[in-house]
Amino acid sequence: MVEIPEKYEHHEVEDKWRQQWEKWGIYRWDPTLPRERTFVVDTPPPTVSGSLHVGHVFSYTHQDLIVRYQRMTGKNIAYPMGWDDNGLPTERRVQNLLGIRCNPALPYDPSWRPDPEGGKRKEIEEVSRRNFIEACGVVTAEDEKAFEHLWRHLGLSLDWTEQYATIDDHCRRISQLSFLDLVERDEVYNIESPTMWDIDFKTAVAQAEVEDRPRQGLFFDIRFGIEGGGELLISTTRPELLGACIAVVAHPDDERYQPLFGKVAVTPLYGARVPIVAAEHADPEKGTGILMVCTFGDAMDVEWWKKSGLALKQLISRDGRILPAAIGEAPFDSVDVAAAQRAHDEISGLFVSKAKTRIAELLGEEGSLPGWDGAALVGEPRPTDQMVKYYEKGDRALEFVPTRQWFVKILEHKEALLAQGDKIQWHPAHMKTRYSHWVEGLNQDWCISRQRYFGVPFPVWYVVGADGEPDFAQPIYADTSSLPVDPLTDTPPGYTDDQRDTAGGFSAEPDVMDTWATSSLTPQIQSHWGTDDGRHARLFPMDIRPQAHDIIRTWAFYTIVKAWMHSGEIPWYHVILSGWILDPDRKKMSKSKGNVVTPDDLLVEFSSDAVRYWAARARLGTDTTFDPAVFKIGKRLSTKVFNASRFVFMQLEGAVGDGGTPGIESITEPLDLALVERMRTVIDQATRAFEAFDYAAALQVVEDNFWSFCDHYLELVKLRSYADEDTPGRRSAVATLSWALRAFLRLLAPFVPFVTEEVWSWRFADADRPSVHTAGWPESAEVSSVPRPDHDATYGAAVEVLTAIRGAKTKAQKSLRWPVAKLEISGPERDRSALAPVLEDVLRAGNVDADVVVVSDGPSPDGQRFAVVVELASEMPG
RNA sequence: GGGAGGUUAGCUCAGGGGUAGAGCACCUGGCUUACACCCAGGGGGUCGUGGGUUCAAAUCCCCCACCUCCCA
Repeated sequence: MVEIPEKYEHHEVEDKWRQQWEKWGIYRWDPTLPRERTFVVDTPPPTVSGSLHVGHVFSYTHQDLIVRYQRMTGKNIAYPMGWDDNGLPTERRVQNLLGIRCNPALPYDPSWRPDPEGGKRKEIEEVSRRNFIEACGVVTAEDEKAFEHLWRHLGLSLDWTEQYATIDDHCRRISQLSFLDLVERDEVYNIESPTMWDIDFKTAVAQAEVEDRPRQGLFFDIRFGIEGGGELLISTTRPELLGACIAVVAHPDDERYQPLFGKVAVTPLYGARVPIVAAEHADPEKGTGILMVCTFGDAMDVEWWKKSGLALKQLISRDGRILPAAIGEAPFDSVDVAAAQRAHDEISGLFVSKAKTRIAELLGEEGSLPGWDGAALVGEPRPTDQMVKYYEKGDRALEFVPTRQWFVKILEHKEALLAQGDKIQWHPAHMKTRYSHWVEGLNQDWCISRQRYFGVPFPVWYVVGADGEPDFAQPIYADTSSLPVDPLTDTPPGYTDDQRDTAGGFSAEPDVMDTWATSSLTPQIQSHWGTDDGRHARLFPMDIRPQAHDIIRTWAFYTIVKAWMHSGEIPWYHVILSGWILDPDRKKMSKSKGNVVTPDDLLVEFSSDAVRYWAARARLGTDTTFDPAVFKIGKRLSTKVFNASRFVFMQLEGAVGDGGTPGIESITEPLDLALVERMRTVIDQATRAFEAFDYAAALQVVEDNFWSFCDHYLELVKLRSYADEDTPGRRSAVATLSWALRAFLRLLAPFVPFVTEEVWSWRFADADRPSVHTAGWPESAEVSSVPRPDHDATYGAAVEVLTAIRGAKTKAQKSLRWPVAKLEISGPERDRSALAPVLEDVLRAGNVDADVVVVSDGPSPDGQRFAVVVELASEMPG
């Protein structure tokens, strides 16, 4: 038998069980069991290049609480771990860490190795695409280890034999399979179209990755000429796009401009002739009510241009500079070609902000409006607050640049996607509105191509025409049996590699997929969709998707899209939303704000159980202020579990006779029956809360009652269980202690898995139940043979009188052992009969002799059952 | 501008038509054969403002203010 230690040393204990759980393999998924007995988690794969902080600990603990409960109810748990490795954040991290940049033109250097100190160098080293990708692989593998170490430390009951990385061969295969399936279903297309473009990263970004940021801009009032006489005044924040102006628009109901519709305006400096037309999106209240449409100043321009049939005047390059333009040649016509060319040459090659300043100067000069007197610019530019679109990870405003990209059709499926959202249960329920609003507000198809390197390639080549140029209208798709493929090194079916990039041959798609194109498939990645039908059927749709509420529009949304497109199903039955950890100023923790708290020290100082307790206290979906005081409470709880268990086992030790520890059939004393009755309620409430994924409510009811068990029940039962002889009263006490502790340990196990496992191992573990975590969730049916107490109020009555006795001693500043000279208890008949059967226990606990007690009839005082008068002895005997 | 959530004790938060709750912090006691990482006790809030419904509102409804987030 294990010797019970005197002090709780959390470091040793937690370390021991971490290793033991791994040896036992108790967290493994059993692939032979049917779907109904299985509980499947779509674990969020963390972005490994991101900074590890307490927010991770917080949300991953939430999953683990639910998982541990489900496991104890007998479910076969599928709880794998994934790593989100690819994507722009990783490329950025690798670039900065190693001081390298990818230059796809360079040849592969097999001898090249990344310099771990490279980031400290001043000069940037250029490496080949393959070397760059390999460097990314090295860095992410290390990052994964850091996360894995933390997860193991925290005691997440993950099945470590089920791991994936979004860049590994399996995920490439599933991602490419998904793409080809969407091709088959006609849900993807590639097109050259104005796309939101980050000029620093030189990649397209999707609507979901864009955020509006408030920026101070300037309104420029600029005169335009009207052919046939007259002029008009437009306000714009983007005068540098004047050369890209294709039309002037006003609202159709705007009486000021109705007479001008159909006429032709002449732009200043450029002298371009552009139509004046009606357009719904022009706001008569804003500025002068008439505005110029450019290709492209904003999303409205793009939308309107697409419908207009007008020419495209692209003036912004992929790196954010003004492109040269040949004025006089289509589409750049002008009434004064020479002057227009002179003006444009002034800004050609400048970045947008410089060009804005320069063009404003030019507009301020006399004669800037061809054929009209004076300067085109009217007055001083006026400051304005505007919202500007940025890539969420970028620092410079996005531009709309026509580029060729792959898109998934989502705009035409809004209704179906809303219906899918309705089929899923969201926890908390109000989070569904975030999903619905996002779907309703969609205005672009999903752009899934990225001009990056470390990502999943498209399984696509293009036919190269006789002119040597790839024909993007003629994609060559990989055969599904050949996946995963890399078109840059693999050869398409029916071709030989010497035909690469030659006339009549083929050319590889150089772009890679958006990281969401892969992470939207985490359910299919786990279920081996398309490659293992039996496994897929056992795991899909999944039970829960735990995630944070800020990525409903990305991760949750895209996953719902894919599951619907591929199989017409929802990916999971429940979405469980965790809140965020806010800093003490109630701000979200983020690396850029520098308010991130790392978890490592906290785990060491307070223990994993304590940190888990902190996470478990937060309600679903609710943001929580970071407060280290809560760790202390968690630590205190696990210490209490340890000590209370020690006490109970000491009682069991003293009481074990020939028949071993008495079973529940020995529970006969009224106080013990009252405790069992209380436990029935606790178990039922905790179970109900967990079934609703409300672990915080479960914790509260369990914790409150555990503390009450320690402070009241243990005190009340102590002296009876200390008895020397093997009386029924003592047998009842010991049987109750044993069962109640078993129940509490199991109720607490999801929250504080280490200390409960430690204590369980002392006496309760056996060959059938080596671990508390597979011991079975407690049920009130376990004690169905134990009679109900005669009075509902028994437990409360006992606590009330004991509290009165203790209170009297404390007020008199005496020790709790101080003897009582006289005890008068007065209350109504009902309460007296509830108290009578447990009075003996109460008196023993309060150190009161039975012959000094007077119980009498009387009214209940305010908020109490009894009026209690305690008269203390004048001195401590002996 | 539209939407969601929140505002309860000094702090962190539960609760949700029927006498305001917990823990922490604070104060006062107590070495009590599980635990001083403990135990007992105490003070402390007109539940953001203003209306309304009701016998009764912290709780339901409306307005407003402030905070956080999402979307434009």
